[in-house]
Amino acid sequence: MARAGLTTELLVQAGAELADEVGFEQVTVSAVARKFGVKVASLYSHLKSSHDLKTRIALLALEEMADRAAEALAGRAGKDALVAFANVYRDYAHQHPGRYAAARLRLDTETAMASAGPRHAQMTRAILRGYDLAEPDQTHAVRLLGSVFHGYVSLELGGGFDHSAPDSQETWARTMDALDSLLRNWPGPTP
Amino acid sequence: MARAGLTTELLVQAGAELADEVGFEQVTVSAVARKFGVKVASLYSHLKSSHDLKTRIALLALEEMADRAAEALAGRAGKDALVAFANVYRDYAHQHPGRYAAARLRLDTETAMASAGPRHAQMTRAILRGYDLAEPDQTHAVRLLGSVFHGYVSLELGGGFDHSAPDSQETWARTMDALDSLLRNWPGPTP
DNA sequence: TGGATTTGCCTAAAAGCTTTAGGTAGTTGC
DNA sequence: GCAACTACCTAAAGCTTTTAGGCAAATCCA
Repeated sequence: MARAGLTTELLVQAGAELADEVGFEQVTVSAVARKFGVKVASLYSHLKSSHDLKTRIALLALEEMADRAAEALAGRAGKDALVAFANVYRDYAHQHPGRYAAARLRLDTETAMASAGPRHAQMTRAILRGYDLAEPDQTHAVRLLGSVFHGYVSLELGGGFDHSAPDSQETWARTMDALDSLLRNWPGPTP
Repeated sequence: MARAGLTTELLVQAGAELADEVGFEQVTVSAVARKFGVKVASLYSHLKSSHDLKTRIALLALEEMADRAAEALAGRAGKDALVAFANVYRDYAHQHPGRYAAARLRLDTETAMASAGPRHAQMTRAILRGYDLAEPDQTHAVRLLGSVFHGYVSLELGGGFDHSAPDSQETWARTMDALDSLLRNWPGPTP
């Protein structure tokens, strides 16, 4: 019997594709094995567990998004950078809903630190260089941006904006305007 | 053999508690049956399926949050209302992480329409009465608020703000300031 | 009150997923 | 060309979901 030539990389890649096709929840070791025409037990030489598979898909998604974000940020500043950066997340989520869901998997501290997560935070900070924010306001702003991007995309993907006017694209554009305006006029703490 | 006195209500309630204890992902029909000391198959007289159970937990969570929000909103306006409303979500998520996760379950259109979801949107609109926003900006603002609340709570619950200063409570307070300021100075569309 | 009906929980069973243990056949290296 | 290694296999146990059919407790009603 010919060998299938499995590697962890290949399995994770297939898992990511499967996630985009049928949803991250439906990604199982069994389904991936089926995709390769191979018995389930065979995958356990390359993966520690089902959770290991999911974690690796999450890490892949975080890397891919960080790479896209880095490219989008090159040569841009201010609102231009803000919008380009935000669009990376939104577009990625639309193109790869399963991977995006994977990226929301809760990672343990160690794994999270070794992931592309810190790169994302770093890039968000880079955007704020176009605005005039000192610490700790900068950190507050980083967190706010992360919240808006993730929250918006998450609600949009969940169909939250589907059945009402105006369309989501319009709100997204105006959300960018609102964030830019907010960052340019960042309020001090209320007394 | 004495009967256990199961009802759909009781099972959903137990499922919700289980979700808060061990995570929404871990809620299974089996686990709920175990909690009642009853055989799994017995639950299928009260629940259509595992998905049915999860959906009902989601609906319960949405109701509970809407009830809390309605109470918080009574007699408040402007920033006061905004902050009280936002705190309802955040507090609920902290007290009932499993239920909160359940509330993020994607519902089909029909179920969503019959859920407390529309009440949430209605209340968010009510808050905006304290600010001067005409349509379609009001809808944009409703969506933005939803995104920030959900996004922030989701990242916070995922541990995203755990390992950096300043603490999350501080950022939350400043996020409320920022939103209030933004709503009072809502920018027009960029040309 | 006692029989008939309903209904609640049961046993049984099939099918799918996860994970471990141990075997066999390709592939690699000397 | 043979030894060693590695990739994939079979087998099996334990868990979950879901359906089908059965017995007994609760309820209804004369």
